Amino acid sequence: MQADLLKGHLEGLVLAVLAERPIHGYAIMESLKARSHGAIGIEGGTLYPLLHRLEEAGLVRSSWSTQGGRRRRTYSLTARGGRALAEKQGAWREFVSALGSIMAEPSTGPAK
Amino acid sequence: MQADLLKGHLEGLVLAVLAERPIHGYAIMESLKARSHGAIGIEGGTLYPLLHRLEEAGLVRSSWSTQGGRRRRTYSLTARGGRALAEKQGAWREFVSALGSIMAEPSTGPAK
DNA sequence: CTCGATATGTAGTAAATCTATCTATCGCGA
DNA sequence: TCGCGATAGATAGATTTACTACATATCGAG
Repeated sequence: MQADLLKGHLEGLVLAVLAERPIHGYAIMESLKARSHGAIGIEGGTLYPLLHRLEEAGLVRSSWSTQGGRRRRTYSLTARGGRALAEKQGAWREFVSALGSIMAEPSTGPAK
Repeated sequence: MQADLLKGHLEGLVLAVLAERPIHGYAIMESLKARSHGAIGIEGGTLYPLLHRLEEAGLVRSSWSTQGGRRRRTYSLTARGGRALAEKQGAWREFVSALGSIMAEPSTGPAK
């Protein structure tokens, strides 16, 4: 998956991953990559600012920990974040429904 | 559908509409709105610059006509545009597949 | 005759992702 | 032992793309 087809969708993806269990940023990237079979390959430069925005918006909460000199920031979903996720999932279904009927067809040319 | 969830997807939608038959810009907006049951409501300020980009890229071709003093610019898909559409449709399927498995679930909370 | 729909267009703004770069630790292989 | 890749987090600036607001012009309805 290239470019910014993700625009506006990434936030929901991150919330969905965090809804399962609290994990740290780097692990979110790996999780998205694994669960999409490599299709979603975001970089730190994309994810970390997004997580900061989510925290500022009160959708996630973070706590620092250190494991062998390596500092980790573990994020978890807040109640607000949970509600936001539910909305995003609803919006996702609408989105797929709206675009699917137009994009899904093989489009074998003019139906003249 | 609000905001820029469409980002990166609108180009494919327009190509898909034009693949059926050549129509003019305003009619493309109406077609997208009708086929999405009102979910896709783009404005002229979004569509016309996009059509110009598509034409510059050689994916569509346009011709002017006049009907009762009203000038219309009718767009049609080029061969390049047809190939681009096929790519976009493939990318769409990948996109839905990749995000669907993550976003589709009702997410009833941590599966602890 | 004015208003809304039709029809096309430009200018400037906003937001989100991208690339590039930086810091720092750890484990592994040469 | 030395360096490199993976892990882990972060910032800065560029780019893309949709948005709003505005401008023009014709036509039909009230």
